[in-house]
Amino acid sequence: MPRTTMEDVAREAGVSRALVSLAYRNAFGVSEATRRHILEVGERLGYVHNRVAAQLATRGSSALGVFLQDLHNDLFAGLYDGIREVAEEHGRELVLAIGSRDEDRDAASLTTLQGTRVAAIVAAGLRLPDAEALTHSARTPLVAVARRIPGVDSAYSDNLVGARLATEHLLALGHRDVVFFANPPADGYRDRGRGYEAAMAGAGLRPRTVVTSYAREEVAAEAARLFDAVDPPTAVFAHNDQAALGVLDLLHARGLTPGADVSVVGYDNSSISSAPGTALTTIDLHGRDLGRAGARMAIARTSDPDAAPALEVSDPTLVVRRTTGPPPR
Amino acid sequence: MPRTTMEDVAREAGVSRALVSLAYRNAFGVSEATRRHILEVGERLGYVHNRVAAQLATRGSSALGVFLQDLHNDLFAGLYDGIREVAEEHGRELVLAIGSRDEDRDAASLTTLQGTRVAAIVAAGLRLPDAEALTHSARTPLVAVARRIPGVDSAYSDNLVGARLATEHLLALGHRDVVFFANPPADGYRDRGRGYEAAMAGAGLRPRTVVTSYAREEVAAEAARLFDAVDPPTAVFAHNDQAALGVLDLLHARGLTPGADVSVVGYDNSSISSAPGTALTTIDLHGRDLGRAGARMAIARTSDPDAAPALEVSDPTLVVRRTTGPPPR
DNA sequence: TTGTACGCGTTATCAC
DNA sequence: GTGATAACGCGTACAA
Repeated sequence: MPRTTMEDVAREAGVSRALVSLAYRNAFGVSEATRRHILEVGERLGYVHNRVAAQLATRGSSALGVFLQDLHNDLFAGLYDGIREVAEEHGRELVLAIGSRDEDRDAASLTTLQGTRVAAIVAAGLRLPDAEALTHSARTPLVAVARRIPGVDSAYSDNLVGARLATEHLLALGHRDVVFFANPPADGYRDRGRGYEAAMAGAGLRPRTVVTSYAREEVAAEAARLFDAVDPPTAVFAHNDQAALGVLDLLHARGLTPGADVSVVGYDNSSISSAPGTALTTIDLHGRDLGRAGARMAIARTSDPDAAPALEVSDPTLVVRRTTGPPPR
Repeated sequence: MPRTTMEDVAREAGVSRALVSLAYRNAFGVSEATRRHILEVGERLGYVHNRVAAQLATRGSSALGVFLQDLHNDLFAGLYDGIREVAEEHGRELVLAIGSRDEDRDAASLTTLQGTRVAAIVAAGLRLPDAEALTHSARTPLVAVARRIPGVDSAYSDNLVGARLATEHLLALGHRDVVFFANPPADGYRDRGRGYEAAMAGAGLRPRTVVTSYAREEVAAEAARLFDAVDPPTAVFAHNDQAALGVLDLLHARGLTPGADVSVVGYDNSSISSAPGTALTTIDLHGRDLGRAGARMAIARTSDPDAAPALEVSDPTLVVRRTTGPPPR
């Protein structure tokens, strides 16, 4: 049984297909009575406006593609909120793609979005190398959110500043041995490490970096190795809250109290970090605002494809909770 | 500057459009050399396969639509993981729609998905009334995940069992005054309240229900009213972890210790609940498995549209952590 | 491998 | 101003 088509509605309503089309889009040139009649017939026949055909006819849509790295990370929910708000304000539809564990598939996600002929793509947390991202942006306008990609519109938070804020907070408390739990090295995500190193160097201290993954369990395992070694640090700065949680897991398993025995700082100010029992000191990068900025840039780009790449940088802020305190003596 | 089309690639490669089409779909009937040549030309011209046109030509795709109620709730990330796994195993694309604050828009999300002519929709956490959901399922096959909708394929966890488990856990610890923080009343989400009431009645106790929202802050405000009243309870069972977190927020603000002064049980076993400092006792409904089941049902439905509505029920399990303990004496 | 008739709306161009 | 006609967008499928 074939689907109900616009032709069916037109025939049943005794009008032309063109008129049905206009009626369904609230366009001018249809008398109110006819419009109501057409929609009523459509409803009765169970017709659903076919966006696929519509898009083909209009050669691409005004919709925005959205890429989100990871649904398990609350940060991306905040970014999405911001993107959606702006999209709604401008009457833009959203088409989503979610990243996978393995980052190779980020490229496939972008290609899929491009295949749906969205007007532009807002990508939050893309792990693709700069060069590849640039290639993609040549086909469909791309806006990098929460990351800076040279030559591509970017709305990001200054990670150098944030990492510095976190590290200096620990140093001000009196810590001397602060270890940084870094994300896997990738284009666009090195500034947190740099900010940390700069802050440590500024205090005349030797930086110590442990490279981990994004998975809480693996971070905990890495932390176990660190704290079972001969020279455990008194403080840890983790590249994001998820990782910080892995560190907290380990501390708890060892019977160590965060904020007293060991200080921990995260990054992102995701909702976990504000749970009263966790009370993780962290860096807030104001995800919703970043999302809004990214969406705005994407929309601007669709009306001016040839403008120079735009940049919007914001400064993150330190949120002090209870996982940081002076080192034990 | 018009986009590169398949025709352009065909002309440049010196072959027919049909052959280009075959080459891009890895179909049979194209010599390896030709295929490579075609793809190479396409790459050079910056051609991206147009899924919109492709879908129209094939009258709808085999893609699955996915509706997720709320990205801020970790549960839906787990459900999505399960859905994606199965979709990948079957080579199905996924098209996403995310719910809004106001539930009226759930219907709009479904209509949008139907407009993209997906083969079926897997809806996790739909807040639509049963009747409306049924109407939608008549147009495009619908699978309800984490909720039972009569007459619609449903993969759900037995909330009666879960709520009973939670309440009886508290009763076994010796609590007599257990308050239930209920979600706003809606079709498909009443069983947790029923399970709670059944367990209370079974122990000869009077149930007390407070209706709240899904927002952590509002729950905290509601909890404040409850604990500032003359007869605060010794235990709270919240309809989900987010709400439980709101209760924990309030307890912390009042200087009360969860598990000692007041016991709290959540629902969902989302990742917040397992943070070491939070250690929320909760009910695990095994989201990933539910997602897998839902996706499987959706795929089965596409090959047998007229089979009777399928049902898959699973039993949730209690996860005891540290927010529950005997009542203070 | 190719020619070509679809699929299903949209958008001029016209007629009343 | 209302409504109809027909060409068009871009792949896919099937016969040749």
